[in-house]
Amino acid sequence: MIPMDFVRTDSSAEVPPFEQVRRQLADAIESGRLKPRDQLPTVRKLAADLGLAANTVARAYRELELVGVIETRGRHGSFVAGSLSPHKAAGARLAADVVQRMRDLGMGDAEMLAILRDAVESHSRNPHPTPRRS
Amino acid sequence: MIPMDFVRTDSSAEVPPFEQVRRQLADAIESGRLKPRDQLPTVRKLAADLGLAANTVARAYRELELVGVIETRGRHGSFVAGSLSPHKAAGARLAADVVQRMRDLGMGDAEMLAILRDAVESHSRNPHPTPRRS
DNA sequence: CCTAACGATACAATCATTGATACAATGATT
DNA sequence: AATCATTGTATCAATGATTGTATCGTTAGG
Repeated sequence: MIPMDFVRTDSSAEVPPFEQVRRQLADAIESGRLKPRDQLPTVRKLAADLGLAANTVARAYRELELVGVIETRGRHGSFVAGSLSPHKAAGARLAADVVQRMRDLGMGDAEMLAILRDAVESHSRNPHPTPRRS
Repeated sequence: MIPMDFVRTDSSAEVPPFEQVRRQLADAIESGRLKPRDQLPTVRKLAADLGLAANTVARAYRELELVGVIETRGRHGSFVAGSLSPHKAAGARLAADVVQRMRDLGMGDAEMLAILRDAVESHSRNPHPTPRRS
């Protein structure tokens, strides 16, 4: 989850808090500080961080979604809309590649996922267990 | 039968019980606490010992088997696998490789997993080499 | 007053996990 | 051979958690 350390609200300001949140998020997305597919914190979490009610953040989200700047995918949360950033696109290509090859090996989805998850886990446990990559 | 005295579940923990079991077994195997050809308790027995449903332990076993860490020999029970089958080993290499590269891109574990999961899903939706099941 | 915004609460939808039950497979036993 | 027992597996409803949303009373400013 991306820290929303750039979102601040000032209750004594001219514009109301929900508008402050909306604007700062919009700016962050516009400026690239937040990239497409990035996941936003839940309305409750961001609200808690800012000392606001969930409803206030929710309104900011809703307005952003109406404009199409963010997307809400039900249970899964809210995400920055748009196409993938080059960064993630590169990752996605790598991922698609390995999935293709594993599928060529005759693996099913569940098997792939299990192996991939295991790889991620063990890789983070010890930094270079299989560094042999010519 | 080897006593699974090192497996404990905490229903109030972050990760769900089946994942706790899976992880503890995986750790025990990786650390040598459990050795190849060691027989695991039946899903029902371990479940009873832990106060869980058989299904919960079964899920842990199933995921471990997908990765190739354990083997189930039908009627005889489940055993710690020796070396990975060439099939699984190939998959593991591919997986370790892609994880390495994605990590080189500066990705965190959570981001990797999300992208990989997405790749598996979207790949299975597309009309790529569909598993010929004639 | 009246309007806009807030905050607490309740809500509908969705999803993962669990646990009960039934099942297929397979080896043992009679 | 026939039967039984025991393995892991599949299915499915119930539960609980968590998402954004809607409602409603309260409050501050004009």
